[in-house]
Amino acid sequence: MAEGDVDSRERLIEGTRELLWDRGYVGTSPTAILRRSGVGQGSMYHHFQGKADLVLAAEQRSAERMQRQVRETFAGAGSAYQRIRGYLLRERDVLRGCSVGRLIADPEIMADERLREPIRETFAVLHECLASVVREGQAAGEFDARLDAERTASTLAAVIQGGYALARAEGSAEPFERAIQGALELLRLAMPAAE
Amino acid sequence: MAEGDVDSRERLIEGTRELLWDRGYVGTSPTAILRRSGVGQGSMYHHFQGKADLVLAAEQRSAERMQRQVRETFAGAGSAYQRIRGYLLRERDVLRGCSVGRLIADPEIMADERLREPIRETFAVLHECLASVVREGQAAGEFDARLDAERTASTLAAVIQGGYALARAEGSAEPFERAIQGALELLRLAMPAAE
DNA sequence: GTCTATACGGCGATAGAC
DNA sequence: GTCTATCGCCGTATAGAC
Repeated sequence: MAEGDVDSRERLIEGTRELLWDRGYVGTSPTAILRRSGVGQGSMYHHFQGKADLVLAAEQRSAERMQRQVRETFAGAGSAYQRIRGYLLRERDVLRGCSVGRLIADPEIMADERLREPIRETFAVLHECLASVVREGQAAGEFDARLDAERTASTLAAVIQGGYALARAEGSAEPFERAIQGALELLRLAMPAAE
Repeated sequence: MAEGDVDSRERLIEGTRELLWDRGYVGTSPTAILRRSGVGQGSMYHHFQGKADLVLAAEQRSAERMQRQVRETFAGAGSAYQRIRGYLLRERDVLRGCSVGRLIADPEIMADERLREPIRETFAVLHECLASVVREGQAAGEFDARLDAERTASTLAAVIQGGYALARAEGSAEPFERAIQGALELLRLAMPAAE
């Protein structure tokens, strides 16, 4: 690849990423991508085979970024509860929602195995990180041993994704914050030593 | 209105409802609506001003239906926990998701105050029902008094909406079931008498 | 009320010059 | 590598007959 390549390719991917995040697959047109990326049509069809191909690259970029963020958060220091709390309270653009989660509403993405894969993988990573930290917390006597780590992990991941939905429905970040705080309260009540 | 009216209008609304549910606003075209409803273009523009108008009617139908279901569930008999459990475990087409929640991903709907209103209202009703039943449960000594009912309600609503997302990401209902079961486990651990 | 015909714009892609 | 020109199709809406 020569010099100019990287710039155009890169800008196309980032532009697509943004548009997908806000408008999903069907709502994102090649024309809009070109406008936002500031490149011409020729560039796009040189670097990518078509819309689906470019979207896949953009998805992989979002997936990669979210997976890195997740792993970093859970690899950090602190008790199990502190790490969970850290992830739940991480700074977020609540009304915009999750750049990866947004995509699973789209039927065109759901219908294509390849386009669904980065999303599936990302949530698998999140689930594994959450389940691990819950198990650690149980081993350390921090969480009630009766909790099922897999289930708790799914609950926590769902609270985040669902929190975005509630926030958008109300046009305010408050429902999201309430959902997160509520989950943390429930979790604290499942900590035997915490009283 | 004369005889035939009701049928055409009705079929248009139901057809639109189904398509919105599966494909959202941008993914739903008038042409597709006509095909699914089995009525002609003339009918559609006779009964409705255009796409947005028809979509609004379909949204109101979905909203009304979900609100009724919610109120019925929470008006039923049983302890607070039992009613929450009943709602969370209600039969659902998990991979299809929520007919109302699906819409809040769509930027065109978010941008239009009128199109957003039925969604906002529906989640407000759900939230109020959930918060009420949590408060009742606390008054009855069923749930830990330290829980914040508003937060807990948001958490529970989020688990459902987010559960759909996780399920679709994995292409299986299991993550949804886990998330729901996990929420119920956490709730049970917040029941002092329940040991 | 419902139909068919028609309009205009934008989508997604291709062609071929430079 | 990137550009402009062009394509065929469909989305959304209107017109006007019946």
